[in-house]
Amino acid sequence: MEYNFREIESKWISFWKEKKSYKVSEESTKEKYYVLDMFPYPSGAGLHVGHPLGYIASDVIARYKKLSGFNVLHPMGYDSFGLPAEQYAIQTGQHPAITTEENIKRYRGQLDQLGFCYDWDREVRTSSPEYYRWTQWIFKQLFDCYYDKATNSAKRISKLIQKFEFSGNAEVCAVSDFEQIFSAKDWSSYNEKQKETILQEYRLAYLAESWVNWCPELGTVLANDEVINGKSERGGYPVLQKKMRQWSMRIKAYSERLLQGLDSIDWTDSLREQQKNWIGKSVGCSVNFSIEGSVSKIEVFTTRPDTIFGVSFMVLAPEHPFVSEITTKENIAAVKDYQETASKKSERDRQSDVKSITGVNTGAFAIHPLSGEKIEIWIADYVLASYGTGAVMAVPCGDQRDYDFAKHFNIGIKNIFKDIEIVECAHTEKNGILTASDFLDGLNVREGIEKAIIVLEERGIGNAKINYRLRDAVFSRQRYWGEPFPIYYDKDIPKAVADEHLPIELPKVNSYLPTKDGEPPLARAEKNAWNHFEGDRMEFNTMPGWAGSSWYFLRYMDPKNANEFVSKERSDYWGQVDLYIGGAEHATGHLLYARFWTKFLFDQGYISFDEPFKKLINQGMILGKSSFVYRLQDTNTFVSKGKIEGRPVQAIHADISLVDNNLLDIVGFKNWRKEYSDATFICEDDGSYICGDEVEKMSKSKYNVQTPDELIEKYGADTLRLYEMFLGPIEQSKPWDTKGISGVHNFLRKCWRLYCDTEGKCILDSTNKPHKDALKTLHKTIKKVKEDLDRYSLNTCVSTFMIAVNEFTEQKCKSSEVMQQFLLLLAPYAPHFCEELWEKMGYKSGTLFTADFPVFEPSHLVEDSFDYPISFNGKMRFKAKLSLSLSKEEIQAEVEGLDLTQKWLEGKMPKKVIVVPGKIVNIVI
RNA sequence: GCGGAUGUGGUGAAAUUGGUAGACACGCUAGACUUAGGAUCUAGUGCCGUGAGGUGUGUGGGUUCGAGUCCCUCCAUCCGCACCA
Repeated sequence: MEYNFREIESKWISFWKEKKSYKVSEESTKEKYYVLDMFPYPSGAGLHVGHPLGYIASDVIARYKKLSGFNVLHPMGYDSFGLPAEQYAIQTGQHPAITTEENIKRYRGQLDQLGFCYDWDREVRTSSPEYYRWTQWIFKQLFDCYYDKATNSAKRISKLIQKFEFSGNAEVCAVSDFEQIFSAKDWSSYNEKQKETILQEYRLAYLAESWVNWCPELGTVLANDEVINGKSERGGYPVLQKKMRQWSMRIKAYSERLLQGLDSIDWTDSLREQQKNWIGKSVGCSVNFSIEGSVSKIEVFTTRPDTIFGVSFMVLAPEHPFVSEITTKENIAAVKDYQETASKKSERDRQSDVKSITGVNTGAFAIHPLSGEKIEIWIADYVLASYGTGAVMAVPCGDQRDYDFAKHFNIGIKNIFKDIEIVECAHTEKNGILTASDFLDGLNVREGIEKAIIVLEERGIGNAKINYRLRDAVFSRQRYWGEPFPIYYDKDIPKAVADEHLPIELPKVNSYLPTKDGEPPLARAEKNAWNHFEGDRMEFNTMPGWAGSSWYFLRYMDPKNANEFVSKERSDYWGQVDLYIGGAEHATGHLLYARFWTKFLFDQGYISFDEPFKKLINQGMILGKSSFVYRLQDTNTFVSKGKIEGRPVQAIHADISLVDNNLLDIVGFKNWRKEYSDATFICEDDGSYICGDEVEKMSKSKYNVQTPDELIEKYGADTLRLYEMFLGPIEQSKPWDTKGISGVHNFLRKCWRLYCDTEGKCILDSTNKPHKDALKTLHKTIKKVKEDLDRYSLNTCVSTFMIAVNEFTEQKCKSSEVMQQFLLLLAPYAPHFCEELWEKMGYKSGTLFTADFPVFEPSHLVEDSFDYPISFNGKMRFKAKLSLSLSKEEIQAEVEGLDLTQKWLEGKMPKKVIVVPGKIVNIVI
């Protein structure tokens, strides 16, 4: 019997399911290991071949760790709240829960086929009330906490209230944008609403009027990481800036810790850099400029306080609150006009138009805090309201934008750099000596910055300050299919629902669209449609997609716990995720938010670690190869690639199932779509139609999606698993190409033949001692496979298996001792295949993964001679087999005595002979 | 503009600490076997050259007995950020 993968795979899949072979328990004396995949959003399209890449890799590692004696947690679930199900609901009226359930079934079916060792009893779904009950509960904790700067951790809001009651907020050291000072007496005089308004300025989850990314097409706000180049990440719709009252997360409070934490985790440089960039720390100093004829002061942030004497004007963002106050009568019209134009521009427009220099003079003057000079105050949209203080001190001699602005509007440029020309452009490098700068004269940049900050602080004009680019994350969405907030409003005061009423379940609504007044869909729910209703109304917004995914890795540890989101005992046992595998697209979204929530839960003592993912691997994307047919413009005639010859054609994606090796199945193509049924073709001379091809992202609309299903049908899951790993390094993106899959499939068949005869009977022999060559091959393989698995080089393991099978075949190895060990090496990659052979070898069914991973025994690899490469001037010329027991001198003597050596010396004397025993001999002529 | 990554045969790729470049596969060429298959087996396959040999890891340089690997220069591609003060 040949290797019958269909029978074998379905047999073992049901075996594992029935016996719950992959159930994981905390009651174990083994060391724990936690391998996690980024859980998928169950889309209607199902899995394509790119999805399993990471899942296969994590499954290989999970199984390897199991064999190596670890208690392995390897769970899977679904990030099941999301837009597509909701949009489908809007179109069809079908509840998104139904769509989601159907999609999950499909995903589960596909995942099951691949033979993963997930403990499905631990499955989580972010959209199930049992799960989002705890998402709501964590939200409540965030709502009930503020960030204490003194202890650098989150503290209960009740502590803050105590402080307010005792001594007001002057002494309070908390992260907040609230700048007014009140006393204990003031506090007690405030009514409930006033108090809550102040508290909102401190809570880690808070309501605020803020500038948000509003996407009219999607009818919702988006977080910064959900906006790519001014367009929505999903759908690519335009995004505008709008001021709205929204829930936000005070993630800014954690900026420094999110930055510092990056040093303690094993992530790629590129990912860490991306997060560093996103957090965007810059060290500098804030400086206050007074305004002529006003008590207000404009605060600016600068990283270059040393250049303060080079300031020749100031620029405010058009949205800066002082603008209307300070603008002089003559300038009001122009300023208003400019503000209006700026507000209409979307962020995208502002970005794409970097080159043109625009701005308007307000007519007001600031006073230079050190020199006392009068400085013009301008507004311009190159200054962003949302970064720093929304105002800059312009130093044209040291900053290119300021320089261009000054040139354009004829504002004076003051040079403060000694012996440096600034006729053509600004001096932006951080070097040079300061001049015309009073007490800073003669200092270099570093000294200048230091001295400037000291003096500014002494004179009460400024302070050393650190600025972060990271902004608080908008946390509400005007959508239906997300977690409802555990919040109700009582006379417009937001209040948290008591724990015993959680979860607040999604109420039934008659439509999933916003209301006529633009309220979110939840506003449609009748009072009694809510499972809990309190106050005047419930919160109508829902939480964003990243809410549920910010803590799901904790729930896997204790998925059925009805009393806690995770018990301390369980989270202490499993701890950090040891290995997390997923795509790089989450760099500034999910991965940052999950770190934030983890740090918060750590602060509150619910868990004992403050970084969730110890080691992270980004699997590369598997790209698809698309095929194109070329339609003559405005006709229904298609031209073969070789016959285009400069004719005007339109490239159209053709379904890749209709194309084999760029050859189009013309009949199939005509039947594919109605509009092509009467198409005509201009073919190559041999009558064939040749398509063009291009490597692109796999997508339904490009008709280039390869599903794993057909490959599993053709070759089996074990082949697919091996092949996806064999393709190349896990982190690398690569085009999908099925050409090579037969090689891997043949490998399994060849391997099968080592164990079984054509009847399917085991042909191995346990009576004779294994031959030393077989042992050598085995231990070489053990060593290499273990080393490669330990460094996640999963592709090279497959090569190693192939080499081993080739060698065993050549040796006609029949030793059951050797082949049993080899089976254990291969098992993480091809579990069904190996379980079957394990059983055939006579071991108890399904016990393969309870065995121990083979141990490398160096004695089998000991050699007494080595085939030395003999090189001349570094070029390898020939080889010579020499005993490894020889000393350097003896080797040199042996080599020099060889005929071939004399030949290559061409009669010359060697200048030098380098001998590295066991490695190489190099003769320098 | 800033930051990160990557450049090796016709293709996917190996080469972990500087020590035989191209393992392992795909593809291709030739052959064997055969009631013909997407099967198996044998040999070959970086490039140039009939050959000895020469040459070769994006470019140019350097360090070294020896460089794909280390250092400098430039180029290309991909990804992220970007009027960030």
